[in-house]
Amino acid sequence: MEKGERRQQILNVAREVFAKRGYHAAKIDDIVAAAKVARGTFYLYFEDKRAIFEEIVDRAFTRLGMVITRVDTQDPARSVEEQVKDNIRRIVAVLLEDRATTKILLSDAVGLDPAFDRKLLVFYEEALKLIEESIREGQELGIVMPGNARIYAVLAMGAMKEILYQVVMRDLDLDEDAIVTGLYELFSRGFLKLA
Amino acid sequence: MEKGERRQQILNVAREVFAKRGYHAAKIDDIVAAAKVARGTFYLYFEDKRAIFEEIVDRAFTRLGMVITRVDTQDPARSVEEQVKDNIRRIVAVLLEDRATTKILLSDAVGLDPAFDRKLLVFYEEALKLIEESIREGQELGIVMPGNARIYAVLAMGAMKEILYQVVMRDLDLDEDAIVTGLYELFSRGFLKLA
DNA sequence: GGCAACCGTGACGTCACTGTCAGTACGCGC
DNA sequence: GCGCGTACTGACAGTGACGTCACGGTTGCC
Repeated sequence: MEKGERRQQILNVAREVFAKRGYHAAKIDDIVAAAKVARGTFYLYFEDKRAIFEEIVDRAFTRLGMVITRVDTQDPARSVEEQVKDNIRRIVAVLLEDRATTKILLSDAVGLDPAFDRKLLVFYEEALKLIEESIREGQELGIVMPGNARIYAVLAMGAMKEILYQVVMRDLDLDEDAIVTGLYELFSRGFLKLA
Repeated sequence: MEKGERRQQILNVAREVFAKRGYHAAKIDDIVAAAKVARGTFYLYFEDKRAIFEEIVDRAFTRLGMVITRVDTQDPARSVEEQVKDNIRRIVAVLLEDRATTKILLSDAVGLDPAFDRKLLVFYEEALKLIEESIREGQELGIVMPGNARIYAVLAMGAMKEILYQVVMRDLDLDEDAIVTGLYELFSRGFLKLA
């Protein structure tokens, strides 16, 4: 097998193994067994377990980062509502498309160790900044309620993370549209009719 | 030192050590060093690392479970709005009161291994059921928007988890009232003014 | 056929952490 | 001051996963 191909193959099976067992319970032996290669081969392509895990997470974050776009309130062609919905739709689609990786992001990568926690927080911080800025801009334009933009951003992200976490961990077969609709409804009108 | 006292002391320092280092990076030696006892002493009181960690998590879940109450839509003395707000307030208060434990719940206990994941999901399922039932009841009474109650419940819980996760992980000094208000606003009217 | 480049192998030494257990220290009743 | 119970100690052997490395097989070129 060619070099790049083998590397990709190991990466793919590692993703499955990590998703199935969790980071610590996944042994190098599990990965090489699943990939049908010898122990030594693994070390030809990756520094160690941590390195391959980081690569999986980094790739996932990169893919995710590419589908999150800034909301342009001036765009005459696309309403803000549509842009918000599209963002939600794209993020949900990417994460549901590859559930093994999503489980790794939302479960296995969490609380791994202080160094990895920092990595996660850096990514979430970038996402939060984007959301927060959009909210601030919207508040100035009067299309977003006044209130703590930072907190709104965190709550919105948390709602997204949790629904995807539940779907992936419980292996639910929730309709993608229902998820997107639910999120948009929550953001745009809440669910309580109380004051 | 008396038996119960020593046990509690080890439990307390273990909580700190787990919160600081994460489950796997926390070694028994770290715990006994922090508790200023010998290695053997630890094993007089706890089966192993897993057992003491589970006890910390179980206690936290029990405490949390005690502050979550059903919303009684018939209660003439307490409006639904007030009851919802009080629930949010109590949950936030309990989790911010002991940040080490909250970090353990929201970060270290996540993705530990499949067995522990199940334990977490069971607890969250109970909480979700309670929220979901309340939402359904509210929908029948017309005080909650129509829509997928299960999804609303998950989103609401996710928003709460995330804001507390961010506060604890980044050691933010966010105002407790701002958090409670933000959550209630999100639930009751969203933040977008769009359709 | 010989040789070189390449990819892959798996047995092996190492190491960090674990849980145990024979032994110490101390207090208390008699 | 002896005997006994209780709490604690820490050196030790066991374990399981890790990363290495000397070697084996295959392909293709001269």
